[in-house]
Amino acid sequence: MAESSVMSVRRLQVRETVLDSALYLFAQKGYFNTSIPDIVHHSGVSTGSIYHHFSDKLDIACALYDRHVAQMETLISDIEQRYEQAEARCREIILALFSLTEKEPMVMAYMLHGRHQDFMPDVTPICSSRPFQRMREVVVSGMRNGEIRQMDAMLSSVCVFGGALKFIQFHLDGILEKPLSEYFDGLWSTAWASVRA
Amino acid sequence: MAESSVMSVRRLQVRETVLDSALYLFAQKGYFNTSIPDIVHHSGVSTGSIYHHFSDKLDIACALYDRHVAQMETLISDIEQRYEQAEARCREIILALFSLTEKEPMVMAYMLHGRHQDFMPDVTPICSSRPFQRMREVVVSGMRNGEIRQMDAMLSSVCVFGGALKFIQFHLDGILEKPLSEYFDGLWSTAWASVRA
DNA sequence: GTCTATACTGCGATAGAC
DNA sequence: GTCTATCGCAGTATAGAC
Repeated sequence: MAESSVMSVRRLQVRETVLDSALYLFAQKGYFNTSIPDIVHHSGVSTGSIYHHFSDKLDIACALYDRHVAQMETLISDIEQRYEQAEARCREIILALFSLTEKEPMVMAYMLHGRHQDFMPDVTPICSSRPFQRMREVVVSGMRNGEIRQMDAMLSSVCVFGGALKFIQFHLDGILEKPLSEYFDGLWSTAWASVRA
Repeated sequence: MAESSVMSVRRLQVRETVLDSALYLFAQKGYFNTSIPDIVHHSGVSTGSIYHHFSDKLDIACALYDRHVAQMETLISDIEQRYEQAEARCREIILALFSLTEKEPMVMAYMLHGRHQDFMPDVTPICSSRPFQRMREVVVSGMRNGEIRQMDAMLSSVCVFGGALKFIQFHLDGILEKPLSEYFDGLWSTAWASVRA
């Protein structure tokens, strides 16, 4: 029992090591410019071992995607538990995304920039993924309880979160002069003003 | 003279044929999933002929990029000539982009969705490209002449154009229920309200 | 489970006839 | 200028020892 638990911890550690390297390389050079030998070199894990833990290169990309979709969902769930009002929830989600972008830019680069459809056959576009669906649900619930004025659900979601996501993209592209966090106040006040009831 | 002019027309025709096929294939499957044989098959132009007109596969992607950057710049220039006020210019630019998206979705898919940095070594991110710079200049000039209230230039540009670009992305991803044009009125009125002086 | 060595495939690019 | 045939190689995935 103790042994098998140690084994599974090791097993997970190798997987995480490979995923961490894949995240770094995919975010920096893209999926297609990253070869298995690249991952071998960067992670220190051998080809054979990688193929023992993952069925193929695509499987690595999928596991990585799932890992960070889950990470973003957790982030949103935590905020939904801590805050009741849609206004606070939206604001804190944006702050959390900004913070994630500055602390782990590669996560956001892989999740937002990568065209997953090009290599993951049956993945939905990122904006249809669970975390983004839930962000829209937060906005819709704000419309139901009267915090946000009645309007098309897509439009209100874009008004609330679209600007923040664009700034994250700008930051990842390196075209912002100031750090991301300095844009928050102006961004949030105009975003919220455009939708509040 | 007549002959050389015919020749150069033919020369251009072959180039355009190849570029049209490349646009179709790159937009649909991405640059890396499109092989030279794919382009040969789709365009009906032979491998040898393609390599006679283009130095390599990357050169095709660059020519395609330049062609449509120029197309978008022309579109903006025309609008700047026809309209004086920043409000009208911004509105017409969005309408033109919507119209282009519905009439030539592959152009917008290639220009907005493709991660050109992954294969074009020294290209700037699309949002730093000339057409997008000029869109921001239109907004800045609106701030100077008092149509748009004073605020960070990046923020005002995102407020004006960010929502429209997000909706274009949604449309290309196929997650909108209604045709793109039906979102314009609601989108434009909230976008302009958020920046007008 | 992890390693090295290698088999196999498909692509980008070229050669050379016409 | 256009074509067919083919070279060379990079990269995925496997085989098989340890």
